[in-house]
Amino acid sequence: MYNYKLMNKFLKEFKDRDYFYQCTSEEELSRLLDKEKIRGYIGFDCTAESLHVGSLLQIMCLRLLQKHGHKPIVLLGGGTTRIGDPSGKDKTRKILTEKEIDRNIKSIEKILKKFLNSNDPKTKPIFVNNYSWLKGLNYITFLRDIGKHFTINKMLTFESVKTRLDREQSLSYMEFNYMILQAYDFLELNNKENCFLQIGGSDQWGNIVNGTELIKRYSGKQVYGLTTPLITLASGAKMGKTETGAIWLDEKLLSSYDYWQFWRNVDDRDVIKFLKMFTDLTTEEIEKIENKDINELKIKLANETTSMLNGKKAAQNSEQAAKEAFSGTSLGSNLPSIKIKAKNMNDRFNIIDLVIISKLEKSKSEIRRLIKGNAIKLNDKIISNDKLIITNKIFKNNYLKLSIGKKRHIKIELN
RNA sequence: GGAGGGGUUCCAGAGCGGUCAAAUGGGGCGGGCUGUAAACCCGUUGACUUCGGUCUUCGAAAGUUCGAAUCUUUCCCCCUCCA
Repeated sequence: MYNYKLMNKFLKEFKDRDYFYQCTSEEELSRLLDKEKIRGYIGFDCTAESLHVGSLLQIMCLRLLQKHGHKPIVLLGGGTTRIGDPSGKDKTRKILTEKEIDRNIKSIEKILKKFLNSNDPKTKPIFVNNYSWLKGLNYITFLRDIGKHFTINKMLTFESVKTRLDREQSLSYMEFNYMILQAYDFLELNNKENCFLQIGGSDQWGNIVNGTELIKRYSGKQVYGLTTPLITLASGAKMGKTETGAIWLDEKLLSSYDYWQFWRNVDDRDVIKFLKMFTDLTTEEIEKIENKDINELKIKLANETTSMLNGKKAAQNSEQAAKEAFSGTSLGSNLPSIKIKAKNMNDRFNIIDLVIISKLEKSKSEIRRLIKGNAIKLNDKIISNDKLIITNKIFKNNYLKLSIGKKRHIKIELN
């Protein structure tokens, strides 16, 4: 093994932050990165309408490339999403319409732009959509030029294929081709954009290696693959989705207050790990504060992650809102809010209707249950009557704080 | 191709003619303790309700019955073993 201390700075930080899982040829890659600034890519699937924290680690990798002067390429899988990656899937995915995919691409691109720096032309990210080259492929030519480099024997040994076959779950020929297309993407990016590195989650290892091998056979060039580990939470759950819903990186789908809360509420055991992975704090800085009060650290984590996504102001507002909401003394002027019109309130408009409007709960039975369990508060007063009529007298200066349990609060504005 | 086993509420998994909105565990939600953590304890967990009830659910459809998640028929889908 070569000396860790002499390792390329990018790779070293990649490891220090625990982004590292596997690399096709670590030592060589390290030397290459020392020698020149390269272009590296990560592909994003466009199945979902937006990105959630499950993709955050990949995004951080792109940022790290930039930090070290390399240029990130974001590949939006407009073409491959039309096929569906069988990796980690038991069943064939639902195929999306072109319209849906295009819409997803736009919203995903928007989010990535928030995280990446576009000011320096040297490291400004390149966005590409693989549909642009996949759509026009000629089948015969493709089979002759690319297909000949793949053996079925080997493709059958891939985990994604094997599990499907072992379980006798059907794997369509279309999906079977996914790995070839992803390998081809890398080749295309290597040719057109001079891309020498692909980064991805550990589940992408097989696909990535296919790409590096294809390039080697096809053009004799040495390119590299790098994977990140699958993050599991201290609780054993996967990162990204909670029972309540995905932690979206999109204010339209999840308010910055809720995003802040997500980080504020992480398990104690995950805090340091997340500071390393998802903030710009250096490892030295983290070591220095490691022994600080755990709640201070969580607030720090929430502030760093939220300002990275939605800006410093949003982070400050969220922290302020949280303070107010949890101290329970004031209204919480920075809380997420909804407006209702006074004229929409009639003499039968009751507490249940109000909660429904707030969208905090959608089942009336559930709301009744919550009221029985003393979980619902208006301006911090427990509501015990599920027929309570809401009049504008309850509002203070046209504002009202509605709380469910300790953690869910919303401000209701009368106008 | 042959022989079996099975599809139950978010998940796992009991029920096998009425007392079943369906045991139990997990998860979720709420309460308690605390630190907006973990662990632990308690409650709750189909929808609607004038809180009396009403409506929808046990792979799909049809049937038997006063009454079906439970019985019959057909269909769909899974799994195991043998060839």
